[in-house]
Amino acid sequence: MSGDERRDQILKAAIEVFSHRGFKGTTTKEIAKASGISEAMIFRHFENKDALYKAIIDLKRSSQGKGVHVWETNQDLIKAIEEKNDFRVFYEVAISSMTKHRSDIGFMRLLFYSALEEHELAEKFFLEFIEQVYAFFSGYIETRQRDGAFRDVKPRLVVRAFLGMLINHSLHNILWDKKRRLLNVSDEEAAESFTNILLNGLKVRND
Amino acid sequence: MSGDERRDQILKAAIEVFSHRGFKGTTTKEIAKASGISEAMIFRHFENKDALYKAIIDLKRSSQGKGVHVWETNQDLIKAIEEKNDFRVFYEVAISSMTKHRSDIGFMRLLFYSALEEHELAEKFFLEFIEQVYAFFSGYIETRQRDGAFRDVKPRLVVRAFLGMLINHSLHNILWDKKRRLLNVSDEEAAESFTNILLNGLKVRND
DNA sequence: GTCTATATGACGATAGAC
DNA sequence: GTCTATCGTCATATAGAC
Repeated sequence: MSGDERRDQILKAAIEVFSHRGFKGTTTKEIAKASGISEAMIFRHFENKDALYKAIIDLKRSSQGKGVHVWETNQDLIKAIEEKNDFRVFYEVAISSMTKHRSDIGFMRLLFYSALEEHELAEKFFLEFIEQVYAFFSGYIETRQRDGAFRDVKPRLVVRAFLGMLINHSLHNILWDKKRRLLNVSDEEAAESFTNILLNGLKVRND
Repeated sequence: MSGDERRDQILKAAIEVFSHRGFKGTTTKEIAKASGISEAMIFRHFENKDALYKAIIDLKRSSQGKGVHVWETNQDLIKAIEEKNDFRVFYEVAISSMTKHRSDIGFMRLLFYSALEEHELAEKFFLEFIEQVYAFFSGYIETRQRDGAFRDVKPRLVVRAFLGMLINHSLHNILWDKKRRLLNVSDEEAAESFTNILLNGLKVRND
């Protein structure tokens, strides 16, 4: 196998192991086993364990680098923003977020670990990414507030509230309640409810 | 120092270290240093590292065992429930939750670690606790739905939405955004906004 | 109850053969 | 490019003196 192929293979296996055991909890032996090669091979491709970890972050950073955020690629969402279809805007963000979390559980776990372990690089990656989400989302909310369509609440507090619903839901599904004992609903149902709650609230009104 | 005193001292120091480095990342040497004693002393009080970790969970389980939930001790909340003062009910839960998270960051981190590390005991502890929160909260929501005051949404989805706002907010403050770069608000302001969003939503209506 | 010293094994990383 | 063998270090846990 060529150098680059092997490198990718190691990275892929490493994500899996790091995501389950954290940085310190992961041994190079385990990564070697998961990659189907000897331990020595890992140190031929990466200077040390830390460099391997950093390579994972770099890989993710470049593979989802600038210009590929949901609101730049999801056509339904772009259209919804233009049309100021509030339900559609929030619903699409919710579904995209849940789908992404579900399809990359390994990296999600790795990011959570990195936050706890206070791994500098991953922390930076996360803040950079989430800052862009806050900027995009609060921008839309401000626009709708100027339109007189949304109440006068601090936009970033609204973003925190909505993303909280989404992240918490994914955390339950990935981490805390994998068996869905507390609540068992489809992504679609959750996304729809969260959006309705955010936009219309819980109280019955005369409208 | 007596046996029990020393035991408590070790436990307290261990929470601190485990919460920052996780189970595997923590060395008994570190715990010994944080306790101001020799490593050997730890193994005189606890059979092994795992038993020490379990003792922490047991300590927390007994110190906040049945009968001391917010809705059983917070007089403002109890009164609000009786009076069906919705704003007050949600606001009190929000404030209590944030205050608790803020005052026990160490244990919050430890619980989060334990979920990632899939530590059986801590996982069970968390699910038991959160199940009671879901049961209490969805009960109140159902009552208000029967009153015709709340919309017809799955109560547990509402609980997930609201707790999501709270947990996510605490996670940012504890883990992801300690410098408050994304958003810097007081607990009171956050609790008020989250409650208003949940109850009234974001859209402007004629009322 | 407390310590120093140490046994035993695991872990990260390297050397060197093929 | 790949492996086996191994080195030095650190981690858990124990022995035994005071």
